[in-house]
Amino acid sequence: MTQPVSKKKERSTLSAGDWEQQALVLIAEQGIRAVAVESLARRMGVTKGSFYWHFPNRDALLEQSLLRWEKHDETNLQASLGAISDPRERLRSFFRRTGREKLTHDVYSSLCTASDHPKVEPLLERVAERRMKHIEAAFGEIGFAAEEALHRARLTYSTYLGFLQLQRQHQAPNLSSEEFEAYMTHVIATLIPEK
Amino acid sequence: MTQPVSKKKERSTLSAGDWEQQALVLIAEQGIRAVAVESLARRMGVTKGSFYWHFPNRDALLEQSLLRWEKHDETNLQASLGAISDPRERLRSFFRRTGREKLTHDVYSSLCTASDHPKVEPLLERVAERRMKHIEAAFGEIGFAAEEALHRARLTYSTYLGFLQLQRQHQAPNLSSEEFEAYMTHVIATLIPEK
DNA sequence: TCTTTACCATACTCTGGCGTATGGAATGAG
DNA sequence: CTCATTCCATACGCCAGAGTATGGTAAAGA
Repeated sequence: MTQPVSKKKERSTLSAGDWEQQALVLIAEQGIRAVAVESLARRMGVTKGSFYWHFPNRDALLEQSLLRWEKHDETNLQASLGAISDPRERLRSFFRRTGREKLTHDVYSSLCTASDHPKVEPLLERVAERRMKHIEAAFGEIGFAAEEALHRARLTYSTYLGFLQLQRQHQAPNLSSEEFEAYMTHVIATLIPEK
Repeated sequence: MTQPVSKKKERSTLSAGDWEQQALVLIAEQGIRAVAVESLARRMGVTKGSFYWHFPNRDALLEQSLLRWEKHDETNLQASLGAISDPRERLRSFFRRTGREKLTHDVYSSLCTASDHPKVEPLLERVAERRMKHIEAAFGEIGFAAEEALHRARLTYSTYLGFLQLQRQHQAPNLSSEEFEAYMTHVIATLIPEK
């Protein structure tokens, strides 16, 4: 009952990955600035001594955490959007995806708040680029010309980013509310032309 | 030639307003976190001693600076949008306005990056609320039903916020470029229905 | 001229957060 | 059993940036 129940948690020893994971949780909850070595250590139930055994410094932790998140987001994008053949449905799926994958989503929202950070800015660029490419491709498949598809992809992604911002300001309807569904329906109808 | 040439600048004495103004410039350039007492003092050509004569602490400066900016933005909105009678033209003007009033605009973009700050968050709420009301009213005048107008206003403003985010990531076309004009035309055509 | 008031300089203190140094405790290899 | 490796605790040093204490100067009244 008090022995190894879950995979490898319980009371064994910490790995670098554990630190990275908890750092991401902290980023999602309070932003990247909240990732302080000592407070994070308290959160893990240990002290700084442990941290500096796994990482040379705070920056290394951030780097690894962000890299971990980026990989996760990439495979995530492939899995949830790459499979859908109908481009219209793929775009709708992109919007709906906002609700699920809460941690990944919250981390991204927090990172947008730190677009000046030297480690974060290039990451945001890569991620946005990747996502927009997908959207642009979908609009291309629908039948829009190259430039039109580019513009429409940027507009679509801007809408998403803006929604995140409003969410941070508590001015966007809750993801699980009826108002959110109504708004989503409107957005999709406006940005994704029928037939 | 070395005497009081401009209104009251030159080499006289500093006022609280001067500090607030410079703080806003710093916010626009490097974000609110860059507003440190000593660095700001260096920028003004004086030392901390001066600052703490005008303000009780750093927070007071931020409060006054943000208040000053909010007032400026409010009158700005009234002046540039309140006068235009045609709702469609008013909306187009809102988008175009992005380019002008550089300082006000940059400050807002920087503040969006600090939506977690206790002083900034309510400010952002008020400003976004005010602006969206204008947009919503315009869509109402065009003829949309109440809920539709609300959704469309939120979508419109989200697009604006998202564009700011992309700008911060250097992924939005420059305001003075041809690509920007083309994109703007596309956005307006998509969000503001003709007739 | 003498003093007050407004404005600023200098030199501190104090706190938070990073990084270091070093000394255990546990665990597996031999 | 011994000992090396792994993981962590404790106790420091250090620096940036906020806030304080106090003294100086210039200009404006009295």
